[in-house]
Amino acid sequence: MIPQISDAEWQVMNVLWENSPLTANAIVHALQKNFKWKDMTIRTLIRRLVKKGALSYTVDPKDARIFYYRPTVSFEECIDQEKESLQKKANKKMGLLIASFIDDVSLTDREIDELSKILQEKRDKNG
Amino acid sequence: MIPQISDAEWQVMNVLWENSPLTANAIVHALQKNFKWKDMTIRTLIRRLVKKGALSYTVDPKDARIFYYRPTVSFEECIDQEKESLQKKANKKMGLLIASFIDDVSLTDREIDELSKILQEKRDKNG
DNA sequence: AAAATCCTATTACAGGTGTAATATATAAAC
DNA sequence: GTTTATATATTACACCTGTAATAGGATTTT
Repeated sequence: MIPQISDAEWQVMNVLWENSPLTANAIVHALQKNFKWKDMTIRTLIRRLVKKGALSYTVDPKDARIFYYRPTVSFEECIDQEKESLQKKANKKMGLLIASFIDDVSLTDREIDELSKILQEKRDKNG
Repeated sequence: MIPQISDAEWQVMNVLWENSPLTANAIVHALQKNFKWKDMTIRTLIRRLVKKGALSYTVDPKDARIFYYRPTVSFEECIDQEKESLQKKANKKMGLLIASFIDDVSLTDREIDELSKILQEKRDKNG
């Protein structure tokens, strides 16, 4: 089962999905570019993610104090959970929601084409 | 500022967005069709929503114990918050996320047309 | 008017979250 | 080897959430 990942924890996961394994220190540095979180705050988030089973780590053979962290769950799996949670909220109004998503986000031409294709396929399946 | 609405509280809001004002009793009945929540649980959710300012109520002139609840915030405003929260999580990968949404949800032909149109407009705007 | 009923308000309680400070253990530097 | 620096672990703490039970007050029923 995919563990439940909180808002703040997501930011830690994002760093590691981009690049892993990383030490706690590296994660802290990466996050402090975008967030004003104290060092200890970020290390707490990391530890909680390990406890939840969303991260694993290996110990540096040269220095047993240093851990290398990596995700045990994929971005896709996790975003899927969020999607389901949002679906429960939106109830029947998913069309409206998706429209608002598209409207709101900037997309490249390539992404737009990709989405159009998916819609086209969906229409074919409907019919 | 739109208040933060929890998962369970969303279900209460959904009932009232469909039909309001309603008494606590009516809300309870509506929700118990879909959820196995105790009466008292639902009333707690209602009270918390009032406290947060997401619901307001008026007292029945015939019976001061009965309150009529109604939303003070719209579905659109609230779903917008959720959208932003999800965007923060998805980081740069919104295209992927939207694709997965579309893929996953059942949409009517009408909705598909609507979305295609929005995409088309977006492409035009992209230049 | 006493009892039963039915609302809302108060209280409960554990687990999750945001946000750290402090303690402890180990490695590095003298 | 003793001090110093640094990593992880423990502890903190208030607020949010899910999930109710109980208390208190008004009303309807007997």
